[in-house]
Amino acid sequence: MERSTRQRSAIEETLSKVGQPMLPQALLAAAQQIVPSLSLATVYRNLKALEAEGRIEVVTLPGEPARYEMRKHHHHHFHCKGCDQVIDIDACPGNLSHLLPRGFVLEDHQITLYGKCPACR
Amino acid sequence: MERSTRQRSAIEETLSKVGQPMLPQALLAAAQQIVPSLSLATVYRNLKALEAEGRIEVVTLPGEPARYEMRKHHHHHFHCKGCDQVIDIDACPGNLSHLLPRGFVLEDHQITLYGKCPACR
DNA sequence: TTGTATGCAAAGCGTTTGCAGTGAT
DNA sequence: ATCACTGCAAACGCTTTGCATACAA
Repeated sequence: MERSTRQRSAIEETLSKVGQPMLPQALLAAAQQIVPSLSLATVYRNLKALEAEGRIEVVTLPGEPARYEMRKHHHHHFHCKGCDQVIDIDACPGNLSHLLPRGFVLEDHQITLYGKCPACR
Repeated sequence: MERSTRQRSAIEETLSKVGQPMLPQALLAAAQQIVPSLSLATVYRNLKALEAEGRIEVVTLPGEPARYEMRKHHHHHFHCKGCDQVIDIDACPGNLSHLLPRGFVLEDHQITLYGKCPACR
């Protein structure tokens, strides 16, 4: 990605505004309010490029397609089993390297919490 | 699943013997050494049934298809960035409910550690 | 003007499903 | 003898890709 296009701006702007992990389909629908001609293929191409640039992050939940969000500080996710929404969790238990057997090097970790959000309880 | 078939036994036996999260394709190949006629559709159907019965567990890694393993005690996973292997981690930081904002109910959690295994360092 | 990025449609890939036939009970 | 399970192939949903066109530089 070397050129700045209306499509790409719309995608980034939408991701920033929503501030939550989005499915490509939902991102398409939202960004089409800015650029109606936007296509799903372009969404995927830009997501891939933005990810390669490290500007966005992929959030993967078991049994669901990947979601995308703008990269922020280190954080984790909560997945509501009721409404299927994914919410950012700005907390972290800290260094987990003590969980690893000797000889393994920890470089990163990902935590997903599951349960019910206030609305779904 | 109400009947015990050669196919299902082969699938369970293979999963037990390997003791690591397996891809459906790899499971098919391995289980075909016991029942050569085994088909991929049957592998998927049995994985789904075994999961519904709680006898196996799904391990999902970003960008990769789901892997399956026999259910053991509660544990987590380490994913080596070098060889792409997934290793079970028999440790757990414990209760993480303090990470959640008020009003949320924690029901489960999943931790994936990333890094290098001894062989890949 | 140049060539990257887009839109469309077709192709890919992993997974699911309809259907007729097989085999466990 | 039943009818759940299997194998096959078609269908599915998400993602990627080929190609001609549009548009940023």
